[in-house]
Amino acid sequence: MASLCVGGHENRPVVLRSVFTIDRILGLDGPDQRTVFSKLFRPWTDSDSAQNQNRFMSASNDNTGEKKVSQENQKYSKPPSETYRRALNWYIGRRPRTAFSSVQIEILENVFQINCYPGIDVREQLAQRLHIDEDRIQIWFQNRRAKQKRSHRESQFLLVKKVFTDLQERKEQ
Amino acid sequence: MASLCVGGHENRPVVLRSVFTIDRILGLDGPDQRTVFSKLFRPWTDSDSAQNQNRFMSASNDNTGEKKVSQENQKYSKPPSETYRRALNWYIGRRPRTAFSSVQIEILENVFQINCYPGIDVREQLAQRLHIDEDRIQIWFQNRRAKQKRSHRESQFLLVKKVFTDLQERKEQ
DNA sequence: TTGTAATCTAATTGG
DNA sequence: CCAATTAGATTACT
Repeated sequence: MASLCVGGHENRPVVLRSVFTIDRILGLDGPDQRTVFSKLFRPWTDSDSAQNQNRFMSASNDNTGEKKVSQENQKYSKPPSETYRRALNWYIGRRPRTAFSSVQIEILENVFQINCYPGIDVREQLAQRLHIDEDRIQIWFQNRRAKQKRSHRESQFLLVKKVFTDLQERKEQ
Repeated sequence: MASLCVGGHENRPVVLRSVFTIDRILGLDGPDQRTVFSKLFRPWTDSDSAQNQNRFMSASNDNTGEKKVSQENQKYSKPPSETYRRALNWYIGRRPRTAFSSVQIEILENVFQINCYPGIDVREQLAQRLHIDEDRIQIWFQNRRAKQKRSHRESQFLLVKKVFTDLQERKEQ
């Protein structure tokens, strides 16, 4: 048992570098320790404050002492401090996933068809109507736009690919 | 072209305000004719692969509604019928399950011990080394982290339970 | 049946 | 706001 991810809280893990084939895990020994961060605002962690009436599940948002993960080993492409922040985030907690009802989704979708960049006023109205925080609605639209964009990109790709293969087939004949 | 977002780029869709109120949309019961074909990117379904039984789908791959509903229903009612599930699965198309070799798994596990959040570079290297798509590697780590979390949660639960029963036993004596 | 690869999407973070 | 990513929940395959 026990969280294999815990590399070691204090200092860099005493890794047996020669053992792991992947070329010592890519020279990840950037010990770049970073310091602590400002406190994050997470009202849903302390006290209840659950104004998410439609959160049927969220079986357990435990965050109970989720460990600090292998922080020093990240060697991320860009942000050095990200892992620490993430580790910290696990302690502090993450907003429990909201589960929208199908009715709510339907309405959101309908609005999305008409305007996928609803202003604050529309969002506020929706929030009131659907009993969802305006925050969540904004996030929903954000994610929805991302989804749409993704789909569009992918269909474009398929189209190009199809044209290409069609051409190739014609050649073979 | 293609963009379904009406009134998008201006921050304020001024003109539409009066026409498309939320009430209006709520009562929107028309044919709805939504044109968001959810083009999921499934390159393994087209092409002349052996398992292209899912060739006919083309239209209405819109699972966004269906899926959500079924998820909700499961909380309160019996799971959808087997036939329904099968039918759904038939045309949804899903990447064939990848089977990793034991060697691949071993290496992945080793890396996971050291860093369970490998950045893009590490993943890319792994992909190259193990001859697996980087995508699959990312998914693997995702699932691996979920597994770890799950097991941690379970052990915590058992611990609490044990303490509880111990207390109870002591009382009974 | 179990374990886990795959999927979908809400939430987070940084830019 | 977007882009990339993670977590959480679930589906489905071996």
